[in-house]
Amino acid sequence: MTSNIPEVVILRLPLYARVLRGLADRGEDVVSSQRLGDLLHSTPAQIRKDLSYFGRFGKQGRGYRVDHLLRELRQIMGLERQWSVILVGVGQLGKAILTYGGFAPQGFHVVAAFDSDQSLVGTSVGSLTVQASGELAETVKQHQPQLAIVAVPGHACQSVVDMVVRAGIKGILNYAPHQAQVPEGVWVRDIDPVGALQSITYYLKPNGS
Amino acid sequence: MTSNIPEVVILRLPLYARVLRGLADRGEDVVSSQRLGDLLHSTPAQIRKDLSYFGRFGKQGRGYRVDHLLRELRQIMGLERQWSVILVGVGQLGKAILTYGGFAPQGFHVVAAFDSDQSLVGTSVGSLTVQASGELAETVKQHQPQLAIVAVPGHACQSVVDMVVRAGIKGILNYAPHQAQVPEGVWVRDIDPVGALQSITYYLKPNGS
DNA sequence: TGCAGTCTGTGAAGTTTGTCACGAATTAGG
DNA sequence: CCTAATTCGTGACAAACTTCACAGACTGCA
Ligand SMILES: NC(=O)c1ccc[n+]([C@@H]2O[C@H](COP(=O)([O-])OP(=O)(O)OC[C@H]3O[C@@H](n4cnc5c(N)ncnc54)[C@H](O)[C@@H]3O)[C@@H](O)[C@H]2O)c1
Ligand SMILES: NC(=O)c1ccc[n+]([C@@H]2O[C@H](COP(=O)([O-])OP(=O)(O)OC[C@H]3O[C@@H](n4cnc5c(N)ncnc54)[C@H](O)[C@@H]3O)[C@@H](O)[C@H]2O)c1
Repeated sequence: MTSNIPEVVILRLPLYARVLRGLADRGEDVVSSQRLGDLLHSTPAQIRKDLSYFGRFGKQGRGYRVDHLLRELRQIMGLERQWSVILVGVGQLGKAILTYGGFAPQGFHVVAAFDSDQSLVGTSVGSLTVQASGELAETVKQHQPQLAIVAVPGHACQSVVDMVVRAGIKGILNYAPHQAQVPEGVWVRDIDPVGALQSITYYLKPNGS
Repeated sequence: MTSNIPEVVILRLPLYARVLRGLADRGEDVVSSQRLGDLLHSTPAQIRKDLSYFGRFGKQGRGYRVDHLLRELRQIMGLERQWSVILVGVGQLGKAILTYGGFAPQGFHVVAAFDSDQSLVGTSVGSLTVQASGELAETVKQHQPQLAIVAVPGHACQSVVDMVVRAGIKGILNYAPHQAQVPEGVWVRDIDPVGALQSITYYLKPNGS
């Protein structure tokens, strides 16, 4: 079954979920597509259309029940279960990721961390002990994590990606400034702050917008 | 002049530039749209069309001169000049950003860092001394930075964004998990690793793809 | 020089994505 | 109960984006 739901829609779902979480925190029960659109810099029609790919979650004349819609979205994104994540590259950024409290509440648990630097191996960061890259395959076999976060320098990115893919990982969050090549069936998302800034400066140039 | 170049195209330019940089590093002189397409998980036609929005940079029968195209792209994105950046929020992530060596080579210079935590103010991180948030407006007036990186907790994001916008900043790179509201003419790009993972898990669910 | 092979730039065609607008469900208030 | 005001879900339409396909430019070789 090759889904015909546009990928752009899938990319918006986490945003919807995040805003709904905010509304829930502020104790709001019900939200209209109009209101959501305002909060998301989107349009009511866009939001209703996106949601309609997955079912009918709202009520005419009223809107969407915040907690209900949030639960549905989490279900759709596969977040009703816990996901195990490994981290490769425990440098500055890797350490920030390991101590970051934002993953666990969403069901993402970093279960192991790897680095090729022998002086880091064996040290503790957060609640984990850094392991040698060589142990990766074995550890993956044990824990069966589904996701990997790659935070190594650009030149090491491809070999690390190859390694985690060989170990059976199917989803990769890549912080390195390198466009990794992966086989069919493996999903990669890149985090690229420099690129993000560069796409802003285009518009800030005197004759930009 | 309201440009009619699609924003998706602008978002791809940094990617093109990054891959070209890689090719230049490996000493490659010329590259075809075919080859670029392979490296970028894109198509030759897409790349030629994208570039054609800005001019004619290639040569039939040969391809694009790597260094020439890279220079042109940097020119287009407004990277022929230096950009000054301020950072707000010097926590775990903020510190990683301050010591990160990836911004400067692309022309982005972090010129000041701010935090509301008095115990951080006055301490040194990298080559900067952390300043109190209250000094932000004054410092912006002096240095005239064009960009801000926001790395504060989600609940503080909107007020920080309001503050930097009031100070005259027109481009914001936001790491906080919050969809900030900004006035017309201000550009925001969000970095959202959790959202990126969530959009992967959609496809990894048993019935995902 | 001529010819086969390569590769760009670009209109036109095709596909995907976003917006519109309206029927139907729901609510609130007389 | 009836009416006015909301707001969803959705097919039809429009806009945006991607792919196609080919003329024309360039290379290398005999
Ligand atoms: N620091 C930031 O704010 C930041 C922001 C965005 C992107 N990045 C990117 O994230 C990556 C990491 O950045 P950083 O600042 O943490 O760099 P860093 O040099 O501090 O850390 C990199 C770590 O990766 C390890 N490593 C290198 N090769 C490896 C391999 N083959 N296997 C396992 N581990 C290996 C190194 O030993 C080191 O500990 C870089 O690609 C950088 O461009 C960093
Ligand atoms: N650490 C990560 O790997 C990571 C990854 C992605 C996103 N984030 C996000 O980045 C942000 C920062 O993360 P962190 O791990 O560095 O958190 P942190 O708590 O270590 O740092 C936050 C800093 O912001 C400061 N701050 C709070 N309110 C402020 C205000 N009004 N003005 C100025 N400074 C203020 C705090 O004093 C603190 O120093 C968070 O929103 C987090 O969700 C972090």
